[in-house]
Amino acid sequence: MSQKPETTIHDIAKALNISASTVSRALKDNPLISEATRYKIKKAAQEMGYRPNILAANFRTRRTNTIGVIVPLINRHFFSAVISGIEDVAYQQGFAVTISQSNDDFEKESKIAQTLFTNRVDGLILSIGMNTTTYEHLKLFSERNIPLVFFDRVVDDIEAHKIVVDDFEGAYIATKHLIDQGRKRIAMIGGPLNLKIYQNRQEGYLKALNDARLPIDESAIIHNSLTREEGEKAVKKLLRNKTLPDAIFCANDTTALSAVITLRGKNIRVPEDIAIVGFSNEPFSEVVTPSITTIKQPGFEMGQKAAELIIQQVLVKEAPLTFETIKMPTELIVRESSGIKKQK
Amino acid sequence: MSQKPETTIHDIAKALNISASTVSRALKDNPLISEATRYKIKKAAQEMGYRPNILAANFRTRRTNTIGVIVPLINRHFFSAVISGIEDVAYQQGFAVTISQSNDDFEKESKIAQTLFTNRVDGLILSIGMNTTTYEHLKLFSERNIPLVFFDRVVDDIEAHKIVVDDFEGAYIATKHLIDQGRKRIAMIGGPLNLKIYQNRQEGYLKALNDARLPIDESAIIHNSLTREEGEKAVKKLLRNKTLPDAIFCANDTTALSAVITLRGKNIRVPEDIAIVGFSNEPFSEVVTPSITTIKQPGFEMGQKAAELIIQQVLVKEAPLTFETIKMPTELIVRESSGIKKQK
DNA sequence: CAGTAAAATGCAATCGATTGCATAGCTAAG
DNA sequence: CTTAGCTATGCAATCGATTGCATTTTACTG
Repeated sequence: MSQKPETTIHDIAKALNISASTVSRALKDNPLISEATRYKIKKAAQEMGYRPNILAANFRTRRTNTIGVIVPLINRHFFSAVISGIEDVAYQQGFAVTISQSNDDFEKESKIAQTLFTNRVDGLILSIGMNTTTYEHLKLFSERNIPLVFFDRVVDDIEAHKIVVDDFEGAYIATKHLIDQGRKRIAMIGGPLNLKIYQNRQEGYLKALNDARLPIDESAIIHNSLTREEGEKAVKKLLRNKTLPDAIFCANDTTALSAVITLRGKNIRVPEDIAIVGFSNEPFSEVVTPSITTIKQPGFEMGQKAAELIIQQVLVKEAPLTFETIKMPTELIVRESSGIKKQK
Repeated sequence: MSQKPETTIHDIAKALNISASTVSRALKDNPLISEATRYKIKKAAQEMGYRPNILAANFRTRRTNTIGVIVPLINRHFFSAVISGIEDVAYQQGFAVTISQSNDDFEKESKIAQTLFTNRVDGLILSIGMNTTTYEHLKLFSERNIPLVFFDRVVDDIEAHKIVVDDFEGAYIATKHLIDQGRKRIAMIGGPLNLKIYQNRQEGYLKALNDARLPIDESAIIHNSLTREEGEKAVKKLLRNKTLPDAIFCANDTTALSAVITLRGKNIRVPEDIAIVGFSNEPFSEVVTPSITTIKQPGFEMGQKAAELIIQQVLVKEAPLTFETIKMPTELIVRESSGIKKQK
């Protein structure tokens, strides 16, 4: 309960009979200060239990050494891997990280952006929500020159560094894998096309079909918000088509899981009757029966990269001349759900 | 690129020919200010694009309106549910939330605590790591009267509000459920006993056995860190015992999953030969085959409660006279992994 | 209308670190 | 022994909002 009064640089200055500016400089290893006094000051600071008042420093320097992160859901393995990557780099560089989740809700995303802005984060790393189609809330940042880095779900219209996985390629190899397994009627359950990543996944899918000279059946392509419920609806809809698919490429693992469970409920065998491929390598896809073939995304590395880019911008204080879009490689993980087709 | 100069309360004051203090008070709805001037001031602030400089306010008030949260892993459904609950309440009350994960690493936990302390969070909500046995890093907070709220993995020796689930009861009903299914040799895979929650779960387990007058077999009780790998080892060890268990109570779902998979690999039927019950209701336990019976913990509500308690303390600025330990109810979710025993 | 209480506003110090500029002390060249 | 030229240190303003106390204005009573 005893509130010890905090030691300030002025206390140290007084104790050593020098000026506060010298103390401040010494503690920050400013080369102007001689080795001797620096040592003296650091020792005194130590002894007096000095702790810098970050609030004062932040105020004075107009910086918070904090990076804001907005993700749709921290509860997704991919996103939490990215967050870990961000933290990894940020902590090493002395930055704190504030994480918030938008729950794919545009209102909440806006509010969070507001809050982070008001709290003066030095930079913002984000992956936009499924329903985000306007970007007013991000103008706050660009207007004030606060660096922005997008990852995964990026925005084309805003100039910023972007870190994405090669969704096109991922979808392509996933679909090609199904084709290689002898599948001919490959359906797709994709995400909303306002998000670039889902556009790219769709294009990868279409390209693979084209390259294999397989016909494209518009009725076998469904777009929704990729939840468990929507996934179930989509699968049921596909099953009502006149020609049944013999494989489904799902734009995320949640939907793939939905498909596996829904088909199981209908006694349709996976992969014998219908093969399934997902996207993202969520942990559950490994343990469900049948385990789900999927595309692995290097989340941790993406987070690291994002943190590096944003910190670089924060430190330079200048908008970079050119903005990069970094494409990270994907990897196909083959599991049970995409085995060879069998005739009944 | 244009860096508009920020409007300050002094600018507003000058524009309206009044004093900055009045402006400050008006903007904070201080009742000392008359309705008329308050309106005038707010209007001017709006028009001039005034945005409060939180850094200055924080500095002056020595508060950050930020709550720190440390969890072992954000990637666990339970923890991310808690976080969502915390955010829910905190945002409504105008607090920001800074989330960090310790990865169950004591060093990292310490460092994070340091960082949060240095960054002057107004309060700290945390669930300690598996290997945390000393609490020096938390003294920082108690010494300075910074409120602390523990949840789930709490520390007995520190006085603070604590939010836990009724682990004893949860384990009791889980074990009793197995007994009700006709199981007689119920093994347990528990967590490290330096954590109260695992003590309690063990006690619930033991009590249930006792109440049913079942013998307790020390060799059928294993403690480890509850990871996938450790779980596998533990199960294999149990299988080497002279008398095989006919059920395993696992202190978390990860271990239960491990058990299901390991047993499957050995062609031991779940639940026919060995029944499994987990703890926490992780999403995967619903989708794995067989789906896992488990204990549901009200994570979101726990988070809400934790946020309420911490904010209350932050606002009151006084250590409460008594500290509560709030026990949240658990719920048994019966799934396939704990069905009736069958003879071969 | 004086007088006093209450309401509204202003003054000015303050929080603690940072930093541009000034200056003291010292070295070494002339 | 000067003095230019460093190096090391100090001065003092500054960042913008908050707040205890003083002061002015308003409202009301007798």
